[in-house]
Amino acid sequence: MIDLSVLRNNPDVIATSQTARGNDPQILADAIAADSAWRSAQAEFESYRAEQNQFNTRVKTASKEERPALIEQVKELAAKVKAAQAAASEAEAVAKAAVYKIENVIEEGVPGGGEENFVTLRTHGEKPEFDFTPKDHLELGELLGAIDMQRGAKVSGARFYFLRGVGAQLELAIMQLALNKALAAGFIPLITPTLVKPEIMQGTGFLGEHADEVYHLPQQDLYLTGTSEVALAGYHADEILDLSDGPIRYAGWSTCYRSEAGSHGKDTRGIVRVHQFNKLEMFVYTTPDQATAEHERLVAWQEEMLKDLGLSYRVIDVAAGDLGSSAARKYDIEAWIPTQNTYRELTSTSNCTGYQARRLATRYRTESGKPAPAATLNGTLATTRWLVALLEIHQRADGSVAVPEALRPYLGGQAVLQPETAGKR
RNA sequence: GGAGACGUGCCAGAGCGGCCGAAUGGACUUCACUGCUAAUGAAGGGUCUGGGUUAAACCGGACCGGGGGUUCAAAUCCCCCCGUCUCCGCCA
Repeated sequence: MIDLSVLRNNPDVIATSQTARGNDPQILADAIAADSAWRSAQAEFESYRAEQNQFNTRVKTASKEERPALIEQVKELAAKVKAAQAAASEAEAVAKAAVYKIENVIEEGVPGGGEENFVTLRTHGEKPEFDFTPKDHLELGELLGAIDMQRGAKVSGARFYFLRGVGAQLELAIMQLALNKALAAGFIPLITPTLVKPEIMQGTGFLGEHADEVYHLPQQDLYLTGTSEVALAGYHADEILDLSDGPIRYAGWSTCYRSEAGSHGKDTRGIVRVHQFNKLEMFVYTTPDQATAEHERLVAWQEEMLKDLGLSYRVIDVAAGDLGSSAARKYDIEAWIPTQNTYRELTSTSNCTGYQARRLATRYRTESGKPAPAATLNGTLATTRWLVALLEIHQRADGSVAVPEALRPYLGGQAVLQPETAGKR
């Protein structure tokens, strides 16, 4: 949710941002109108209520004889209060709904335009030249006995898979490496619930435009989270945090569920786009003035991970039109996938400024002691998809895969993953 | 799954339908006292929000798990939901 005082006093700031995002100007106009209608309805209710409160003190101090007459008089006022209150809360609901449609004000410097208008901030690593025809991650995964899509489909359907043997080990290795990095940087590890209540899903903004990508259990009215960000953002809802010792950083591990509605036919091969995967997510609560610097730190930690795994990548500054509604700015890191001859997103980090925290009522105390909305940031530190880049880029002609040094301690020291004989699989 | 109890401010814990934004402890902040700490004494605090002011002062409204209802008036009465705890049963 955007800052209402900005909406009221400085709507131009919002208008500029909305334009950069390519959003309908009517959204802002509607919100302003609904907000002012709510405020006047609220003022009307409050003045009636004030009158009634005064009357009530007279009633309670009145003598037994006077009382019935006074009560008779105030009845009409009570009815007005009730009606005004109903009108005010109706107006509030309308205003809230209108205001929620406004997306976060983008940070200065965010490139304009849509998905294709991102700016590449930097690249790292070589695109490998193979003197053999490189195999894709699934072919490699099958040779290694690491990825089993057929049985995934048999058990759960399309876009499900089993990670087996070194595949399972490899995922856990990446997660552990990431977790250890996070711990070293002062993150608190958190294993989060993956089923959440509607109000949390709603509050974190995931039931907006992308509601159809979310799994829902109607019988229990619970939602399966597509990222631990949901639980991490809800974790401190309705709380006042102590940020005087610096940011509070969580490393949330969870399985993530995505229905991938609307992506039929895209990335159908392998584990690039699946319904279920694991992710270690960084989530930070900090003060608004620290948020931009923290965002840079998050992307730096992500880059460190990719470097450790020997991946080639580029860091992109996502264009305004391609930002999520909560993000003021977003950096994606995309790794080079040899067989696709392109970069694919492995991480994403967003600075949500006070947008998420405002709706979830997560605040901190400013130096003057006043509570103010905290800033929240999130970023990927490892996911199952990383296996795709890892397998492909470190493959060798015989189908074996070199293990980057940083991962070896988590794989019992193995330096090379060797193909299994077909019969065993 | 069955039975019951409870949810009040930072914490503990009172609360008769109006005198309750809420007793009393503790913690906290400030001041006093003491050579310092401790102890003691005094004072002060919540959150959201409208108006007002340069800023205050000041004047309103809302908030006692959440949502409805009864009433002139609800922390207090009624209903629903959520959560916690205890006992019994069952399962891992």
